[in-house]
Amino acid sequence: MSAARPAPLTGPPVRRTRLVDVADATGLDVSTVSRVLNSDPRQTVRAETRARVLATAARLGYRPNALARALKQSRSNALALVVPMVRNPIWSVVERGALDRAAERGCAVLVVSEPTDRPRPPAAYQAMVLESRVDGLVLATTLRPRGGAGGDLPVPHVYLNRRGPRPGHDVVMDEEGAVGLWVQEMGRQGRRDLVLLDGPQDVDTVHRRARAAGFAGDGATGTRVRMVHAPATEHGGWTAAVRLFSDPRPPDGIGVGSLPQLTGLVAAIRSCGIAVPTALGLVSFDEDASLSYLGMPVTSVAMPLAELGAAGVDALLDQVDGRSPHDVLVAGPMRLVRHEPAPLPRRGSTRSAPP
Amino acid sequence: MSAARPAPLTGPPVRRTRLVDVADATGLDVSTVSRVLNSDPRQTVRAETRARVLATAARLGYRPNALARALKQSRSNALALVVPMVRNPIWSVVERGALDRAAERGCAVLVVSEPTDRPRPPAAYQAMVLESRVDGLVLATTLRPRGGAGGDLPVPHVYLNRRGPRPGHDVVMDEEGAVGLWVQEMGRQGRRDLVLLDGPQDVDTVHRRARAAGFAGDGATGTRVRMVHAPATEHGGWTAAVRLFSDPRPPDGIGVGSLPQLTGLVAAIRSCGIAVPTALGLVSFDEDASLSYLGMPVTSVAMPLAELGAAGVDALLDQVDGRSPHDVLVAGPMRLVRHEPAPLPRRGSTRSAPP
DNA sequence: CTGTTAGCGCTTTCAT
DNA sequence: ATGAAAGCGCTAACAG
Repeated sequence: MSAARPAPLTGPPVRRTRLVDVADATGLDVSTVSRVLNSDPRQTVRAETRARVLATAARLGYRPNALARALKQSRSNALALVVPMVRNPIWSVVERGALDRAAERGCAVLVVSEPTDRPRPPAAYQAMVLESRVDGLVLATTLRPRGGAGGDLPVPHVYLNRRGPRPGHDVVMDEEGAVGLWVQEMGRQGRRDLVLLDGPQDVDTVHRRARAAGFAGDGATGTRVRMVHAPATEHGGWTAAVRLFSDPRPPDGIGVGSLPQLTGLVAAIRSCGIAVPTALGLVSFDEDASLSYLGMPVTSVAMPLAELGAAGVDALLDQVDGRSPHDVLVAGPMRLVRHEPAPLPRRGSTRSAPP
Repeated sequence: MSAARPAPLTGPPVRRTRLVDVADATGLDVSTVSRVLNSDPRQTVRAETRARVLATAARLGYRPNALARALKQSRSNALALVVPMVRNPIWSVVERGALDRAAERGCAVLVVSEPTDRPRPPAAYQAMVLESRVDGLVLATTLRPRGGAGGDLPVPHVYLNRRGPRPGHDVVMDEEGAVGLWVQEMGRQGRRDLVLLDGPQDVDTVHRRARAAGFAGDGATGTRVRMVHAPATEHGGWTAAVRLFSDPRPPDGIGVGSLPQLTGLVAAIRSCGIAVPTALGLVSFDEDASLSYLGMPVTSVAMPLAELGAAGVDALLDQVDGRSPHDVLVAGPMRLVRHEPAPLPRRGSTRSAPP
């Protein structure tokens, strides 16, 4: 494992430069140095002094001690992002949106992954605020709250991609609009017998999509929408799909709530020999690059996931800054993305990809 | 968005209970309370006093201020985990292993996602330590370091799943062993013409697997192993595979370094009409539940990912505690997992799944 | 314009 | 067995 690599060379642990070190080196007082470094709005500092401080700080590689600053200011400039530990890759997009926005706003992020097999009540995370580790919570746990009682967090927080026990703290996307886009697309393709295959009812996004699906049927066009709930896993999707296809009257259009379910569904479609898109139209509510490699055309409703994460951070920091909490609907951009299977280059071999 | 939900009820921001509050409530001094709450090893506290403090602290819902404690002790009990922001779901397993172990050891984790499109040198993260936000760094960025120069971090750190510029800070898995398992499995199936399809050469794990593959050829059995590098994406896997299959002598066994590449490869296999497992054996170096739903049998080498994350945290905390750095090889458990396509229940419909 | 001063909440000698 | 006091590194009045 070594060979050409240089020797271990373990230097002494780094000596942190403090404000007082910069003060001593410049012959000024710490308060003056602090003023300069924080670019105090009412700058009453001589340009020459200013320059000297800046130069010295740079030379000594001074970095302010975030702990001391936070302690003094009663503000940690950090926030906790609680995300469910699921395999669905969409969360990484949300996370990225949140992390980027937080970084823009000078805020560190503590990511807390909640194991889905042992979910904890939101109140369990409020300790992080009480311990001053973070200024507030972005709660992206999936479960809908049981009752309204006990659910009030006395610390700054927002619920991300789900609604909390009371309004005023919800940052969600337009799931109803997404369902609308799906139904509309299916109608455009002349499909009338739709199924929305999604996760368990107690996941808030599912709940909202199911509700929208309930209203989406249309007597005039003869469109009907059935709801099928299954675990948000490959196996859940597979099982539900197999059952659907053994139905006397299988759907001619399916919307799928999560990528793992879609994987299972696609496997079932292949096993059952269903023709896509001839006999069945497929729409995923998660957009992902892998959709072009399923061997059959799939359309996705691309949701504004990164924007959701960013909006969550913004809404939370608003509360931390003392503004009163408010619900946020992350509306756009939301659009249909068509994924055709990649075509073989030039002369294909044995047989070509499905249309 | 409201309907049946209760009113907003925004309580006043929580008033944090401080040590002095507990002291006042008990009539004791803060130092005494501190001793009790930290269960000072040389307990010189009366049992009655002890009980009273504990009761009062519990009643007031006292939570120690992590900032103040960290400032005093010059130790934040937090660490940063720098992970590449890739879509490969294996990282979430590593992350979970790390988070769980850190929680066990009373340590908060700041997750920093590094965008792969703009990688930063490890030194960029050392600021988090210099600012006392964290005690050390777990660096899981994928790129191999350029030169040995400049790569020395004067702060506690480990490289996770990759080697750093010098030995002594590496926590890696047995990639050579994994390649060995693959070759061995292929041999058992009577396959002799193998290809290892993996990511770019400058990813350290890829580098090590490629090296192992180079030694894996065997004149005695007539086994040869070719190396194919491609971007670690669906498209990368697809393109490389299409090229392989148009070869006069395509391989009869393929190992794939990442899940996205496997997705592309499987699409190509289907498009080109290659028979699996008859004409081709497939092994993935990432284990995932979705492998059972590809419509063809795939074997995976299940790597000890959670253990890797945990070992990274342990190795880092060792350094933080002043022990001298050392390389860690996370050996096991590592095993082959066979994934057969799920069978249709009872009477299958039109046609059944591929063998 | 710059320095003095008083803490933020906690731990940790050192006294008593 | 408990209390007093110093101080971690920084910011923010208030003086000068």
